[in-house]
Amino acid sequence: MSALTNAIEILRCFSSARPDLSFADVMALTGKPKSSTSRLLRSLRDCGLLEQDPHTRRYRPGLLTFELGRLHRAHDDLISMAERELREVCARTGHTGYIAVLDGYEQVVLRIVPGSNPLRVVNPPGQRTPALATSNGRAMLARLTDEDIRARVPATYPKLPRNSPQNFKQLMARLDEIRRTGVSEAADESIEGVGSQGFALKSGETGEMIGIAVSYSVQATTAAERADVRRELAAMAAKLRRMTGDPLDQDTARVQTGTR
Amino acid sequence: MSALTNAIEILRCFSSARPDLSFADVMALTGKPKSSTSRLLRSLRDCGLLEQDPHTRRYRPGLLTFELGRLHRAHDDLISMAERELREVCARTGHTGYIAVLDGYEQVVLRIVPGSNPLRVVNPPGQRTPALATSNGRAMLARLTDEDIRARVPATYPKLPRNSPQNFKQLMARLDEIRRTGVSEAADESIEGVGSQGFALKSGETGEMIGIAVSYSVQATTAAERADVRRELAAMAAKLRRMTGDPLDQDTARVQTGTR
DNA sequence: AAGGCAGTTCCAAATTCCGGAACCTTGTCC
DNA sequence: GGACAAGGTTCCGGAATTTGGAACTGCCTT
Repeated sequence: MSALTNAIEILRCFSSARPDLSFADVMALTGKPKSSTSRLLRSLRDCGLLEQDPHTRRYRPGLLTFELGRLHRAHDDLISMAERELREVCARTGHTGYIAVLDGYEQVVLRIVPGSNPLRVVNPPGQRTPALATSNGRAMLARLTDEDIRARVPATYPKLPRNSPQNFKQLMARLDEIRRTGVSEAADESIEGVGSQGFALKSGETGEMIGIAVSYSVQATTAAERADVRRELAAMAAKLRRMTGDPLDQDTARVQTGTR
Repeated sequence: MSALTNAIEILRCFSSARPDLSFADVMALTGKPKSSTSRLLRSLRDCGLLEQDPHTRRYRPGLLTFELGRLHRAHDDLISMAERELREVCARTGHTGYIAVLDGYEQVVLRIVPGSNPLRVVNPPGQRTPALATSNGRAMLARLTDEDIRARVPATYPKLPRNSPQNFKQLMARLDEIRRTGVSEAADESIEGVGSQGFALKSGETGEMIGIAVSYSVQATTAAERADVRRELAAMAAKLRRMTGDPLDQDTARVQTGTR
């Protein structure tokens, strides 16, 4: 096992759950003897990969990781990062993927990932739709405060497709459901026979939010397939949220009663 | 020279000016033989510290640096406290705020608070600049001992913008002025037409130091506005120093003649 | 076909790393 | 104050990794 491998093993001990570690923590987590841990921690600290709190003596990722991390992100902004993940999911499931942003009470499609299944693409990039009537649109709305939502929805509630929420109360009920379950689903709304599932992704850095959805024909898919999509989306959401530092928990905590 | 040292040497080749590097770039920058470079790059890639673009084959900082970078001082009291205050000042004045730390004779931007005034942000987080040429950088240096400063500044004094101190003596004169007046100001240094005012904040608990600055367009602000910024900053500094137990007086008391 | 570019693999010598044990430091308890 | 424990560092010989020159492999270009 090389010195670099050991160094990485230490670095990988840090996580959002454990953003800083004591000497003893590192020893316990890596299972290495004291002398090795001591030497390695010192090296990592000296080279800037770790920092040590002068008071508590605990270690945390260093300035160098911060600088390098910023450079990594430069190549991978929120949208292209999400698009890459979405492509994989669409390739696996055969369905069509969407990435959109919120603008007022509408959403605008930014990217589309055509699936292999024969389903005509009806929402090209630039397409504007009421966010109230799509899975990812509602997922984005669900992350706003109730106050903010009220301000966005027009005074006279818009006329929406049959299966969409028909008034403000119905809308809030659906958003609460999304907040509770973390799942946003749509079927037979904007387009007859088309369903979708989506979620909202927010960058911890810039605060920008995008909505990601996978869309399919309701008739041509089985319940099992749709459950599979749900699993795929959940995994993608988890991965992307880790990558972008999505501040998911702080968002709605104070506003809603349920915990999410 | 240890394997880790060599690895770090490679990682330090990356910067905002050079966010990705080819094999040849790394070889040229480190001066190491081909075989060593090849082995090391592969190790770094395999462990996640670097990524390789599958198409161009160029290297860039990897996902691991991104994840660790997010953890860097993620819940640092000093910084988040300062950021909160800075946000208020920036909201009131409309100017852009920066929080940075000192690393050698350079500073690294940690946080930025965009102002409402139209001034393009040219120093994103992670940006590295000579601390000698910024208001908050010099404010931080001013709180070190003369001995420490001398050790940090390179033997051959770096070439700095026109309005920055051009040699060690000029630098010390400016630092003494900061120590005397408690005010650090910059104008037309790193960026033409941009001025800033800053101060250094030190935690009495951990001893860590950060530099806080407010930046504005020199042309688009009046002297009165800048005086207002000075008052805002003085108030913020006083408040933060009380909150963090900044041991301001002990710092330089022994070193300098004036009391501040 | 030859040549240059980009990078990998091989190998023996040399350096570094590993980990047990002894040794410091600091804070704590009686 | 003295003893003790926890937390951490230093030492050292044997073991393992690293090193860099040279040869090798693809892959373009001329």
